[in-house]
Amino acid sequence: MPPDAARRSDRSRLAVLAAARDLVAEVGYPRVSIEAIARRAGVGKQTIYRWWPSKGAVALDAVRALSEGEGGAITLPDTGDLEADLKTVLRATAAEFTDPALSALLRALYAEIAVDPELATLYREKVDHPLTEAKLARLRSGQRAGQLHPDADLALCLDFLYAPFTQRWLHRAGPLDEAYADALVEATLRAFAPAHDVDPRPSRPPQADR
Amino acid sequence: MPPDAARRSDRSRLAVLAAARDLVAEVGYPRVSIEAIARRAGVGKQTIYRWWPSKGAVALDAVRALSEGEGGAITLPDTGDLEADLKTVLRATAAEFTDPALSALLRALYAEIAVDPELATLYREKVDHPLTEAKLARLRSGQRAGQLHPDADLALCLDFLYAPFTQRWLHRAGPLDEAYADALVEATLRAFAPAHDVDPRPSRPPQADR
DNA sequence: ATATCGAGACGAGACGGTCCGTCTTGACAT
DNA sequence: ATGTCAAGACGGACCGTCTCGTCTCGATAT
Repeated sequence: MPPDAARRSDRSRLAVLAAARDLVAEVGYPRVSIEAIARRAGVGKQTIYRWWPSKGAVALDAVRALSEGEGGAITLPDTGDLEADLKTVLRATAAEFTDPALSALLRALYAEIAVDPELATLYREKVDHPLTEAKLARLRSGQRAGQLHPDADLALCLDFLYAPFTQRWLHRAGPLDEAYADALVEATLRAFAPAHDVDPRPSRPPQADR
Repeated sequence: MPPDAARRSDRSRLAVLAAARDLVAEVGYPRVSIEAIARRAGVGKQTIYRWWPSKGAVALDAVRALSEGEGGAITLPDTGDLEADLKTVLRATAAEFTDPALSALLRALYAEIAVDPELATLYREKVDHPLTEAKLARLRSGQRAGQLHPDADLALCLDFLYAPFTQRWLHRAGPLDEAYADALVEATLRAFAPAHDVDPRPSRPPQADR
């Protein structure tokens, strides 16, 4: 007996997501209780338990609400220069990861996902998959333009672009600056370059090794 | 007034880590309470609170206890064939990520790390850094053998090898099989290959040159 | 050498608080 | 009439702190 979604109060829904967003930013996700969200939102506890299965699910929706001003389908910039476009997008991602409200929520979401398989599935379907499709589209466009090898594994290419970036941010292993973004894009394109695009190594990042 | 480490009961320490390991495997990390760990370990609650600042810190030590049969310094295989060695190591990592007890603990640890900066620092120092050093050493050896570009950014190279692997596992985005491990190694080596080791696509084992 | 003693970690668990997830109530909307 | 809503009561679990009495030490006194 699922609740009747048609009669759902949008007012309460938004109040819950906003309260969750603010509380997570203020006291940190682990110290946010569902009771506190309800209090802050001016909402009955049951209203939260009726519509969300877990605190993590609320976090997921709060993330979606924050990063979804776009409304319709997501489209990445396509100026014809794949390398430049990817650097632009990666820098934008860095900015999102740096935004306090969004980043606190995203950290919480990744934490719950690591430990909650059902939430992970929800995340993949509702957040990751649409984004991945948009990114893949841009890579395919670059591939058609001869900027990637015709046989390149584009999914793997995406992993190379985003996984190191996300991990560095999650582990706080280093700054998400333009140097790192650029190095990531350049090395990835090197790995998936078309056959005879032989241009030797450009510069090496400053602190390479000791 | 930190407690006197010299008088610490090793018996209790090990019992706590074992109890944590077992409980996490049995009921899942979020449902493991410190009280339950103490009960299972036959240990006073205070003994846990005395030596660990949080449940996540216990998880970190439990992971260390599990993956630290090695004792001394970590060394990666070095047969002279970098590509083969990296595939070997990545497959071993996949096996660790598949082991039920270790993987449940590791998921918990990554979840806490995402949200707890202090624990993240501890993780980087005690777990990640030593491992990274060992991996870097192997890459340097390959670099000296001419299997990597002399100016290659080895830290970035490591990110390429491991971050996509870890993320795929964390997000349950796909199987951690040999095909993925091999593709990861091949594409990474392509990105950091020495200058004129042309012959792009279908990767071929590097010929030992010297 | 042996006995005494104090410090501190130990197992056990009491304690007040918080939060969990469920359930009940009465108001309100459709 | 039905179902969501805000509000909050409810028993139970767990939190983190604390107080017990026991035990193992090393230092000192005999």
